[in-house]
Amino acid sequence: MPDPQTRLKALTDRLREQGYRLTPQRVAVLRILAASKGHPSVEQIYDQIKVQFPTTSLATVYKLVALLREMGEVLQLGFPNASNRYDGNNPSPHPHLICTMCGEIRDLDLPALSGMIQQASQDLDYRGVSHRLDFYGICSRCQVGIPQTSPHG
Amino acid sequence: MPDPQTRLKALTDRLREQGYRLTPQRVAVLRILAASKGHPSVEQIYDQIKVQFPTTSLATVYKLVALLREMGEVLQLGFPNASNRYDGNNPSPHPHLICTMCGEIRDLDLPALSGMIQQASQDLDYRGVSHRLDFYGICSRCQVGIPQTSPHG
DNA sequence: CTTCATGCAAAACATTTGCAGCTGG
DNA sequence: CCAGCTGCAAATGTTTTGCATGAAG
Repeated sequence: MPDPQTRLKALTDRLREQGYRLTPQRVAVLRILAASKGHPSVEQIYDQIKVQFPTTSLATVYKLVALLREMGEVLQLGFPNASNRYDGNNPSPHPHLICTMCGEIRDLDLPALSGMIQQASQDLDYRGVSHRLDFYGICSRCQVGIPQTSPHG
Repeated sequence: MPDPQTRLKALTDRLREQGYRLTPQRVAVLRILAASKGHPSVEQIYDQIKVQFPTTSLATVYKLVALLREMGEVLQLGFPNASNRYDGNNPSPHPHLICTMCGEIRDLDLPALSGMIQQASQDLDYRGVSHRLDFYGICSRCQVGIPQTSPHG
């Protein structure tokens, strides 16, 4: 995981290079994406931004994360009955560990497994192969009954 | 993949055992789930059923697949910007290969990979660990430009 | 200045729910 | 019979879109 300042600079530079404008709202979103170790939803980003820029709208945040995803700068994790979550630090597919009680999403480092998945991707006769691997379960905090902050169906 | 007749009997027996009623609509849904090699959506099941039972409603199909999922008899594959897809033949998690052009979903048999995923699941300090592994790409038919039947964002 | 971004509200879409009436066992 | 199922319509929740206003470069 890169240093938040470095990552923020990379993101702003990338937008400028491509001719996109750097509004205060956009910088605020980028700052949150670069700094967050977790995988925030648009709603969570929006809630953080409202502190500094109370008039910011949800649609603006949605539009920026969609743009960043098209540019390959964020990884979007979509879920059927919950909000999308975004990884602004590592846009390439990697395994995640998801708590079905509190909704926390952690990165998992499983080099052997990742290598095997890369191999399988190459062996397929499909073009432009990507993948997604999620583990689901109840995290240790939720097992002992510590109150949850963000429940997740 | 079991014989469709055998699977249909297993499903009807299971519902009866648990005290659920076997209406004509339900049998029609079960028949489609047991016979389909693919992974139909509720909408696709509904379209097939309307031929025999034109008054059947979408809600009824939704309610039955939800029940079957709770009973552990079907595997639900949810997608953020598309309909859920259902596997009525193999309810345990297994890798899938999804064409991003035509939306076809195929089962993948990767024993070594599955074994490694089982091991990883056990090593986690999470409880009740499950997983999901999807590969995405463009299938060989779509690569040569054969017209698609069910596009899928 | 000119183009692009913002923000509001409405639309889009899959899925769920409430409820009156029907029907399987 | 009557608990549980059906089907309609309305509600839900997230994401997208249209458009007039505003600001970046």
